[in-house]
Amino acid sequence: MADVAERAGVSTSTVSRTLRGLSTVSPEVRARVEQAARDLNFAVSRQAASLVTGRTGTVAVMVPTLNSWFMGSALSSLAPLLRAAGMQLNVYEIPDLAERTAFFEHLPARRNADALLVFSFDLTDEETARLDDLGMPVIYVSQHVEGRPSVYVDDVAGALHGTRHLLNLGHRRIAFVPTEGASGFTFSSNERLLGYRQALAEAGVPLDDDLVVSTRTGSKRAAAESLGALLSLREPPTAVFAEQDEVAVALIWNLRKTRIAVPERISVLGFDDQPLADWFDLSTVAQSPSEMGRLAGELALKLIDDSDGDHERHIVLPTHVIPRGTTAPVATRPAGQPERPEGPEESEAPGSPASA
Amino acid sequence: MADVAERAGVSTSTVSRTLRGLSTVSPEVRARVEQAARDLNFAVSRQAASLVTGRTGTVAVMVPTLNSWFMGSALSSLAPLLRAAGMQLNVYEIPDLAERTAFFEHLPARRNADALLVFSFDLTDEETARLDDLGMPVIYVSQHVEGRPSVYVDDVAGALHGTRHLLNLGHRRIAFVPTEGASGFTFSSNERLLGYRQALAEAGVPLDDDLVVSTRTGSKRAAAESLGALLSLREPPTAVFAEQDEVAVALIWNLRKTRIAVPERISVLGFDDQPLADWFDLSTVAQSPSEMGRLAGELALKLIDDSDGDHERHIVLPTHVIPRGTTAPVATRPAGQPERPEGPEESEAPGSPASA
DNA sequence: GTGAAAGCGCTAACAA
DNA sequence: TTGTTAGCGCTTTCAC
Repeated sequence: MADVAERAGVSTSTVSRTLRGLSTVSPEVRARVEQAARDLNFAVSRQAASLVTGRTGTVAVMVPTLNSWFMGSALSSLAPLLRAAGMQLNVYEIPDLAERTAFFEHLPARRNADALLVFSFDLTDEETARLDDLGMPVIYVSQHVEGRPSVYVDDVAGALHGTRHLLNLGHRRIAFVPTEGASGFTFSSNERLLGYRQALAEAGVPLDDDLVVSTRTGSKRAAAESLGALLSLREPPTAVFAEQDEVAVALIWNLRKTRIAVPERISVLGFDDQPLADWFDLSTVAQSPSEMGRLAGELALKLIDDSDGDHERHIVLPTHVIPRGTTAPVATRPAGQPERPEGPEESEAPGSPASA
Repeated sequence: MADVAERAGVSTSTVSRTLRGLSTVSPEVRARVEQAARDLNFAVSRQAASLVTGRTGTVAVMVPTLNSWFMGSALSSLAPLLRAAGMQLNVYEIPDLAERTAFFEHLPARRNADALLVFSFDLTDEETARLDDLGMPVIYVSQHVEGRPSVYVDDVAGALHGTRHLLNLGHRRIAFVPTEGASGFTFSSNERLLGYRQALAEAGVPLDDDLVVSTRTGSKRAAAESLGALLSLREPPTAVFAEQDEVAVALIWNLRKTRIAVPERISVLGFDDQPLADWFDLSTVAQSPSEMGRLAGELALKLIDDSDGDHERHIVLPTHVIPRGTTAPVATRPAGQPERPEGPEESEAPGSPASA
C-alpha cells in the first residue's frame, strides 16, 4: 500500500480511504490513487485490514458434505450473494463424528469469520452452547434451534400436504419411509414423520407403526429390504411416502424390478424435488435449498452489520406438492390383488423406468 | 494471547511457540499454557499470524458452480485433506462471465490465500498470465495448461476406449454428442471428440461430421433435437456416445419416449459415471473427480511448502469403461429396420426406463 | 480533504 | 528454554 501511496503522491491513509470508497477523498486524488493501484496490481490484504477492524470479511459455513444436491444448491445461491457483499466464503466440511468432535474442540472459525452458517446438523445442547460464545452471529440453516436465528423449511406442513395428496387420491394404507440418521444429522425426519401422522389423524385414518419403515439413503439394497417389510404385511400399503427423493427412486427401482406397477399398483411420493425426481417422473414435495441459502446469507449479512437489530430471526420456507407420474388414485380392488393379468402396462412417461 | 500468557505466567512468545507445537517448550510450561488457552477458550487469529508469517493458511478454489456432481465430489475429497493440514478452504464461485471478469479484474484471492485451485475453466492466455503473477502457486484442475501444474483426466484416452468399446460391439455408425460450452468452459469436449475420432481412424471407420451433433446439457428438449438430427440421417447411427452422462440419459429418455429400444436398436454410452448413470443402468466411461480433488489438494500443499521443489506437476488420471445395460452388440439387420415387431422388450434392468 | 502516528495480535530474531 | 523487541500492512483517531 505504501508503494501505491508513493506512486500516487499521497499518504497511505488516503490510499486506504480511496480503496474503501470513503467519500472524503477529492475526485482528482481518487483517480490518481485508483490508477496507481491498478498499475501496481494492488489488492488490499484482508488479513492486515481485519487486524485493525476486527472484521474478517469472511462468512464460514459448516456443512456435513459438499457432495449432495441439497448442499450444492444452497451454496450455489449463497456464494454469489456473499461475493456481491465483498465477503469471502469459508467452508468447513464435517463429514463424520471425528471431524465434528475436532471442530467443536477447537472451533477454528473463532476469530476467523464474521458469521457462521450451520447446515443440517442435529446439534446437542452442549454444542449449541459452544457455538453461542463463538463471538459471532451463528445462523442455523435447514434446522430449527430454539432462540437462535434459523432458516428452515416447514417440514411438518410439507409432509402433511404430501400425505393429504395421497389421502385425496383415496389411499388409506399409506407407508412412510424415513431415512436413518447416519452420522448425527437427520434431514428433518422427525418433523416429516409428524406431518405424516398429523394428516392421517385429521383424516381419521388409524396410525399403524408397521407402515413406518426406515431405510438408509442412496442404497437400492436397503430400499429393497424396507419394501419387503411393507409388501409382506398382512395388509400392504397402496402408497409409499419416502422422506427423500433418493429413497423414493430406490423404492420405485425395486418395485419395477418386482414388476409391481407404479403408480397403478402402488403410488410413490418423494420429498425434495431434486433433479432425480424429474428424471424418474416422481411426484414429490418440493423444497428450495437455493432459496434457503439465499435467505440464510442475507440474514447473516444483516446480523453482521447489526447483530442486535430487529431482524426476522426465524425464517420458515414453504413447500409445494408436485404431482407427477408416480402417484395415482388408489386401485378399486384391494392392493396385492392384480386388477388384470401381469404384463406390460400402458404407455407411461419414459422417465419412469417401466417393468415390461 | 496476552491473556493466556498472563494466566499461564509466561510471555506471549512462549504461548505462541506452544500453540504452534514447537518443540522448544518445556513440558510443564506447555501444559500450563495449553490449560490456560483452553480455560480462556482461546484460538489464534490467523489474520494476525498471517500478517507476520506471510502465509494465510488458506487455499482458494475457483469453481464454475458448486451445484454439480463433479464439483461436489471433488471438493468433498479436497476439504478434509486441507483441514487435516490445518488449512482453510476458501471458495470462489464464478458462475457467469460477469463474475469472471470481476474476478480477473480484482483477483480477490491475491494475498488472501497460499494457493489457488482453478477448476474447469477454459482460460484465455491473458487470464492465465494474470494468474501467473498472483504470487502463489496456481494449480489447474480438470484441465491442462501448458507449463503450469495441472491435474486432469486423460479425456482423449477415455473417449478412445469408450469408442473402441462400441466398435468392439460391432458398431460402425457411431455418433458423438458433445456439450456446447455454455459459459466459457467446455468440460473437455474437444479432447473427448479427439479420442472418438482417433478410435474411428484406427479402426478404419470413415469420419462423418453428420454424426457429431452438439447439445446443451441437462435439457431433455435439446437432447431431443440432437437425437432428431441423428435419426433423420440417411444412414442413422447404431450407437451414440454422449460426452456427459446427463446428456446420455436425456438421449435415452427421448429414445424410450419414441419407443426405440436401448440397447437393442441403439446403444448409448456416457462419460463420467455419476450416480445418475447407475440409476439408468448406463454404460459409461468413468472418471473420478474425488481422486482429482485429492491429488490437486496434495499438490497444492506440496507447492505451498516448497514451490520450486521437484514435484510431479502434470498429473494425468485414468478413466475406465464401465459397461452396463445400455450398450450391446449391433443388431445384425441394418439400423432403422426393426428386427421384430415393435412391442415390449424382454426383461431388463429396472433402472433403465423401458418403453413398453 | 489530507497526513502523521499509534496500534490491532501475532511471530521471528535476538539476547539472556 | 524463555523473554524482549521490532514490525508485518493496514485502519483510525487526531491534527491540520
